[in-house]
Amino acid sequence: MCALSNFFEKYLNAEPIFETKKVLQSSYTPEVIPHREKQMEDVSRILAPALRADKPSNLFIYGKTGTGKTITVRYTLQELLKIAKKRKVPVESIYLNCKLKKVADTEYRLIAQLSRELGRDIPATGLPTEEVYKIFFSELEKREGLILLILDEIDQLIKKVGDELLYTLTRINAELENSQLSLIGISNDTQFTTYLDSRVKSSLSEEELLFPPYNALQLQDILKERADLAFKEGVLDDGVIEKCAAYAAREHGDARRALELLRVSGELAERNGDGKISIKHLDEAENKIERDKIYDLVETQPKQHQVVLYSILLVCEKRKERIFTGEVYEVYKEICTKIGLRPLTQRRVSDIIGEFDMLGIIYARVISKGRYGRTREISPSIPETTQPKIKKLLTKDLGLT
DNA sequence: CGAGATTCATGTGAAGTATACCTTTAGGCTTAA
DNA sequence: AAGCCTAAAGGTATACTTCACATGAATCTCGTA
Repeated sequence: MCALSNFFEKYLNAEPIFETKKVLQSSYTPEVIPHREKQMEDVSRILAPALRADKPSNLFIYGKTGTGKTITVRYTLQELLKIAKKRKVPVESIYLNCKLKKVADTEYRLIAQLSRELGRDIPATGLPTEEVYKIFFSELEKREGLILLILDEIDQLIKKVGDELLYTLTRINAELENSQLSLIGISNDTQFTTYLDSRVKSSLSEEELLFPPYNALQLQDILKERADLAFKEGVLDDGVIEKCAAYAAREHGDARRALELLRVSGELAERNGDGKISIKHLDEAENKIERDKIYDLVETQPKQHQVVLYSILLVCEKRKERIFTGEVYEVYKEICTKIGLRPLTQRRVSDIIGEFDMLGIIYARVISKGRYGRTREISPSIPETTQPKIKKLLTKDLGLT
């Protein structure tokens, strides 16, 4: 028997760990959402007028990542739509995550995407934004009912394009005759509304809800709830859930992270044919998640950005100390010529470095070195251990020797 | 010695350019009457 | 004459470049104690 079929045999013989894995995936909407009863009640109270074909107040929701904002809204909405359908009340909803690059990170792209959700084909470029607004508008009008527009991670978008966009959206209602639009904004940044123009602020947050972080005990409940469904019986070692919850609680009570941790631990245990999930797997999973996230991010970056990042890593390795834009740019130019890429200007590279900072791959801060000018002080915020691997990945991706 | 002035290296904003793509329109060709 | 296709014209969004000015503390300068 060859090694490969041996492997498959072994895989099949190993005890499967998962019962239904999708329960742990982030797209899953559970039947019960523990410790969010209050918030669900609030959301439904605010949205309830929709069932009488009245326009609910605009709603603004804050809370750190993984505090159940998205899921609560989605669940409540799902229920509301069910009833609306039964009673034949014309209510529709559009959900859009504004963080997705190339989908909703400019005004044009946002409106275009929304129109697409309503079933119109909009080209990626070429149309006047005004025109796209008109299309969106006419689609809305065609609905002759209520539309609930959920904009997730709205802070990301507004930071980029400014708050006029929101003003326009809130004012659309005044123009609509047959339909009505309610906005539900979801933001991870609790400070977000302070950036907003007061007019926008008052019309967007007619109602506000704050989602507090989960504490360790609550996280445990959530994890147990899902683990029961997801795993076969008895595959979880004692203390795994507790440890998992503790990990996540340390990081501002991020439930999404906790669930991911549990899922990946399971996958690791299964792959190793261990048959049981132990604390050892948890640690492994934590590393793996972090790594995968960065890998993904780096891999999907445009070539120019990759070169910039590579240069940063290179310079950083050579000089352990503080590194500056100038040095990075020099190295960047060198690499560009080496791989036959036309280098971007320093102006642009400066912006790219800023983008990386936003993404959290690096840490960059503008400092003044007095007589010696003014620059950004850059350091990677990738764990030491994964840095070489990222470098290798980039080397390969860029076709460097 | 200390208050201003100077200086450096790059941040940053505004305006311009290249590219890729869109719609409209006018002309040219085909077709059918 | 009507219908259909094509290519040019005129327009837009986005990523990038160019230009010009802004920054801010270390360092320099120079008047004064």
